[in-house]
Amino acid sequence: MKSFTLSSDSAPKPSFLDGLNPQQKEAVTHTDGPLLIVAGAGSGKTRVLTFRIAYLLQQFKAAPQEILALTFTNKAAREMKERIVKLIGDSAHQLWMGTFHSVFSRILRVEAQALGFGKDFTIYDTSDAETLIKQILQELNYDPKQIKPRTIQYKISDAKNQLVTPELFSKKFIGSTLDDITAKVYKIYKQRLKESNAMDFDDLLVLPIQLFEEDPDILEKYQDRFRYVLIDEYQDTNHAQYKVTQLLSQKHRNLCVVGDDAQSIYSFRGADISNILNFQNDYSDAHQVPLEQNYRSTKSILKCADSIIKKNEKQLEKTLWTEKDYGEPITLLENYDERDEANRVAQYIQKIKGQDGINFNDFAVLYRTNYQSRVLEEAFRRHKIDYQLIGGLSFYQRKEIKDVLAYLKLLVNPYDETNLIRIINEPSRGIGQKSINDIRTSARQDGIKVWDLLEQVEETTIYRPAKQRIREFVDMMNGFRESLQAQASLHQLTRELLDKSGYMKMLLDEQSHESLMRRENILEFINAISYYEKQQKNPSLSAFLQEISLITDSDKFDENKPAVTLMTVHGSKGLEFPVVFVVGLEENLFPVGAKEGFDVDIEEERRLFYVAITRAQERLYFSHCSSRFKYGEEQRQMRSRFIDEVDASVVRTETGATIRQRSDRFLSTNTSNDHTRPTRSSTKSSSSGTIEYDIPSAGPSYKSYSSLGKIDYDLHEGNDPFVVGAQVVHQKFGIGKIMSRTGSGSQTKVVVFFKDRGQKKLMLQAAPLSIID
DNA sequence: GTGCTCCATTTTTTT
DNA sequence: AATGGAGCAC
Repeated sequence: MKSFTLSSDSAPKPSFLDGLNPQQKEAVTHTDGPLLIVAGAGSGKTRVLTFRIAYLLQQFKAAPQEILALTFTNKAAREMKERIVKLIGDSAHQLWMGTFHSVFSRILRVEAQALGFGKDFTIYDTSDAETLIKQILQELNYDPKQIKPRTIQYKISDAKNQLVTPELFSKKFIGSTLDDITAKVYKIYKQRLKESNAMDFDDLLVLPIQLFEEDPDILEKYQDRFRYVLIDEYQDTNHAQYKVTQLLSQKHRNLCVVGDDAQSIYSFRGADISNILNFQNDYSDAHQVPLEQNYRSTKSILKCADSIIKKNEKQLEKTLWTEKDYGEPITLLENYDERDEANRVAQYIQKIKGQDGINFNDFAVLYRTNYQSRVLEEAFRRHKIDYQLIGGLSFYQRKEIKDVLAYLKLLVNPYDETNLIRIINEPSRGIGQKSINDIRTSARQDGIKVWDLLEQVEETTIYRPAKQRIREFVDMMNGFRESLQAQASLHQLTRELLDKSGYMKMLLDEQSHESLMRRENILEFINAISYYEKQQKNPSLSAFLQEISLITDSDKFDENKPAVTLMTVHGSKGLEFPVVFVVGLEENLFPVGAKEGFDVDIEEERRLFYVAITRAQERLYFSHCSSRFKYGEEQRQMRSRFIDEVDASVVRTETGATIRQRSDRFLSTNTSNDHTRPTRSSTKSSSSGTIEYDIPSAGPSYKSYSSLGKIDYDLHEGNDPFVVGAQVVHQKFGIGKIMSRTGSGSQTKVVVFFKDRGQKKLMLQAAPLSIID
């Protein structure tokens, strides 16, 4: 229906567009046809999107429910919607806004039947999917040590995002054993998901495409429903996302994409930068609007960002500029280790907070990997700094929550085998691994679902004592399923379920700090259900479960909470803070080091660094350590090459000195140095009682502790050829490359990446290694 | 079938 | 440092 109203009091005034610069105005008012907005960092992109949608509504181009806006997080969608509500009125609540995954899961709920799924399908997160793949590999008798489920999972996910079906996969990729295995697993995996009435994250994108291609009527229905399609963060869409939006918009051709190729940082999950680079090839009549004025950062910060991104080869032409002043220079913090680093950051936060009169929520600390947050948290607690941690192990991934969820998912969908197996013996009720395996094999042989076999367990040859337990379990679940259908209160039902299943008792009996935490988490989860029930007009367990499957970490970021934000650089996309610390700027951390099956895409790492820099409004700090605990062991760290790449004119050390950079860092033997040696802030020694750098080394010139990160080179000068980067051959493992080196003298260990065997850690003294020239 | 201890492996990044 | 799996004793 096209009828909708604008509430007169909040309708846009004539001055609606006045606050926009000419480029922004153009992006807002160019309503029809394909449009590419190349929005540099901090160029007011969200504002443009918001106004653009408001403008479409105001100009009666479309009703709210005819506009589809795909954002990167649910939070972004929510906020944008609220802003539009303020401009246009309550009708804006009808807009279709959300992440790709949440919007299409909503559509799939309606159309599931056409695809042979039930409406109450379960969404498998990455760990559910991994469990299933592990299970399949086991059934196929592969050793999980040799064939890592994770590897297969990545390959399948890649295939899905490229819209490669199992059939196509087995035709296309033959020869390599890994591909052969993937082909087999992929085929079974897909069947299993369907039998379990479950979809993984990729399916939420791929299945709509399948649906639209198989059924032109359904496609047309959605083409007509979504007369205007907008996509934010277009540089991070993958092929499936590209395809599905292309299908949706090809009738009305009102596709507006916004993005910045310089900020493309998700290629590891299939994001394809060429989507944005080729937009104008795909749509020859596409209009392009660049947003180049930056409203966020000082000139120093912008200059720094620009100098970094210029090191990359391919990018769309654009130059960001700002009217702001240079502001403060960027400060480089040089630390001994990560504890030192965390303390220094904490001290700076307190100092700046007092000096500038700003709040904790004006600060963010950004890092490359989640595990770096731990030391920061400790330091912040010591310094009485409130913080909010975004990311890492999220609430919904905790074991106890996943368990409760498994029970609930099983109520909604009895065929969800992965979750059934997860909790059939949790708490233990005498149904052990043997019985479970028997049940699965037997069900597979009879060609029936596991749940259906359990329903008639008496007729099977399952281990006798287990039968009784299974019967009780099945009856219990069926009982709850009935109350669910009878519209029982959800949170109450959950409580009873946890009670009757013995799950709560199990935690109560445990009497540990751990189990107390788990119980608290579960109570918090029940509160979340209550809240959902209250707030929803017609709440359903199934909808609730689907919704929380798609909650993202950044959705819980609260900019008004008076706390310092700790998050990964990935998580910080789209956000801004007056003061930003980028920590852990070290080789093999940021940029990350190579791993088996994964080459480092250095350009992407550089874009990631670019994203980190451009989060900052006023002050920016870079930080690195010369030593860091990794794998529970102290490791030497080399300063990140990125510090050598930035425009040095805007960076100062803590003492205000200009920073020294090496342009020929990988050749240099120069040991001159104008740094002072960082001091240890604590002398906690390892259990062996040794501190590496204090031990006289066998190699020459070790003690000439020169500029940070140079140690590795000095160490390996002279007659020791086993330097980082050297090609080596091992008697058993074959050809490899030295990735890192720790310890000294007879304790020297090297991590070698072998072409055929992956990464191994070896004692240099003992390993049969020799150098290849 | 359960539960404990020892060990190996992990640490990109996320919907 | 922390988790999960394998192997072993009960």
